[in-house]
Amino acid sequence: MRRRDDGPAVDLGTRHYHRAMSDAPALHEQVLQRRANRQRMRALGLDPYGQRETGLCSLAEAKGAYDPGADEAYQKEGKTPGFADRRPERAVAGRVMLLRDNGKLIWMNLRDHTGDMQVAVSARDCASPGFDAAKLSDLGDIIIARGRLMKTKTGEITLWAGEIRPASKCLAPPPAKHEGLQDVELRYRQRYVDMWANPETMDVFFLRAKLITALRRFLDERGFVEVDTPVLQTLAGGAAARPFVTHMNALDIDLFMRVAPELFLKRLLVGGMPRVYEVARNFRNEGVDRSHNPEFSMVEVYEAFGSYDTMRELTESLLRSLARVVIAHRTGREPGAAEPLVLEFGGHAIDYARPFDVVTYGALFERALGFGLGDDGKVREAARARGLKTEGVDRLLLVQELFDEAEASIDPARPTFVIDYPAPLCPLTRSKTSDPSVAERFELFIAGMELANAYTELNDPDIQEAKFREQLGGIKDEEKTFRTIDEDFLNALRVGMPPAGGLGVGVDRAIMLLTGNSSIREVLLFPLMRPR
RNA sequence: GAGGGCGUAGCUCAGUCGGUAGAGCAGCGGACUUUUAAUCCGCGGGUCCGGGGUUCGAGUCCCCGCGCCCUCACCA
Repeated sequence: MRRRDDGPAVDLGTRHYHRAMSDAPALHEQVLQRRANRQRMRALGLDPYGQRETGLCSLAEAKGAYDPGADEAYQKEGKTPGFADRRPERAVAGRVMLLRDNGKLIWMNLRDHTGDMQVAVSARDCASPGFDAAKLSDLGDIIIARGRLMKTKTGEITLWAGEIRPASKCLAPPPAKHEGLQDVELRYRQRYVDMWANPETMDVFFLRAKLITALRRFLDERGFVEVDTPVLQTLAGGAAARPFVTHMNALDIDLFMRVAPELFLKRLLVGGMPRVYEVARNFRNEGVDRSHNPEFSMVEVYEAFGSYDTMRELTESLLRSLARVVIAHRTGREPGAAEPLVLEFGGHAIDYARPFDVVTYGALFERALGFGLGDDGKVREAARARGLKTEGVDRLLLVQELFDEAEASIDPARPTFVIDYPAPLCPLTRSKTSDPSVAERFELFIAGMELANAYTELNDPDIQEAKFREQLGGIKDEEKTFRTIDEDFLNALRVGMPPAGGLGVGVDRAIMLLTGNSSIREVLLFPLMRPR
């Protein structure tokens, strides 16, 4: 039988180490040392991996429990016979971040998800074998400390340990204690190290969780029902994106992972749900960059008898309420009703309290390009000047190309709704009754990012079918494998879908904006990394 | 997909003109019961991302590859 300490090489945390493990029998000296310390703990009867504990409190709670009066009384009369020590006692657990061994008095700084706290372990006051456990602790170990709260002579709240127990050995040498883990690649690949070594990483994900909770609460309060629709689909519809394909053995069929929940959510309106939403993980088999990950989250919202106008109000209110959550998280207090809600992103101070800008597609185009999108001659001239092919190309397709410049002209610091797209560019959107050339659609741009997209949904099955077929006509052969008409969806429309507003918001992008991170990887716990 | 940058000790980083591979922290041995990035004395630690080339000699120059980051194009 193999001794536990000769066990298989676990991944101990660095690329160099990982590589060394695979072809060298000898472990790195620092790891060997940690294993040796673990063995010494066992020899003393300590379990380096701990046990269930009850009654632990967080480091922040422990610090908050400090009682100056009780501490002062102890300083004055602690040595008097019969003195009753009333300094609060707490038990905490955390990772050892700093270790100062003064011989018979050991200082350590523990860290948990609420912060750091100093613990003192004195040979005189700590029950055996706690002092030895402290002696054998390495940076990165998780330990449990129980003791009374006091202040050192320099005024730092400290837990004076009466008891120390190991809770988990850290066999991997931890990152530098002050710099933290700086290597971006390692931070993403080993998020479990990044999170405790860099508290700001932990903060982003706690804030992300709060924002998603707030998003749900916002929609719930407005009467939207959260639903779950299939991720594995026999047809990948709802967005013009390349899907991931997989295979189901039992039925011997190919399945697609969803690129959007849209077509299922609309079926629910047909079924009679008045307001639905889904926080949907979507999968798109496309490129990766700082705002795209192959799997990403979107919230899609549908409101029977709504329109793109109701969706616009909803979007603006939603972002405003999320901005409040961020500010409350940062400042520890709710911002007042009239207060600006300024969050910084990419060097821009964006005020979410101020009403968002609204501009029509046509007006924005004209403002940026200097002529109207209906001016066929000028559109073609401008397109040619930019090296685009123009012969036989529909004017509006050229307009769409030129519109990039219009988008770029939007003030990045001002959240801006671009509304009323040319109808031919949005075949699946309902046109204005008063002007069939205009589609009731908006996109929201903030800091140059497209954050939301909404429509007054098309609910005439014959028009929908005609547009589906028209769209399908112009696609490349390779796309035909996954772009087929969802006949059942058309059937649902024939059953009758109420007029509705529909909205999609990129959740990860919203989190980026609201938390001030310019890379989607910073707001995804485990972004996709190429395997090494 | 195109262009640019980066990859050196466990971590954070230096490394000049091509000439014996460095620092701080971490680690090891020792001292120390109020430290605060503890301090003091002593010691060990390298596949310079991988492969090839040029050269008497390559961490450094050239080529190929891998990974990550940035910019641009496309998808949200």
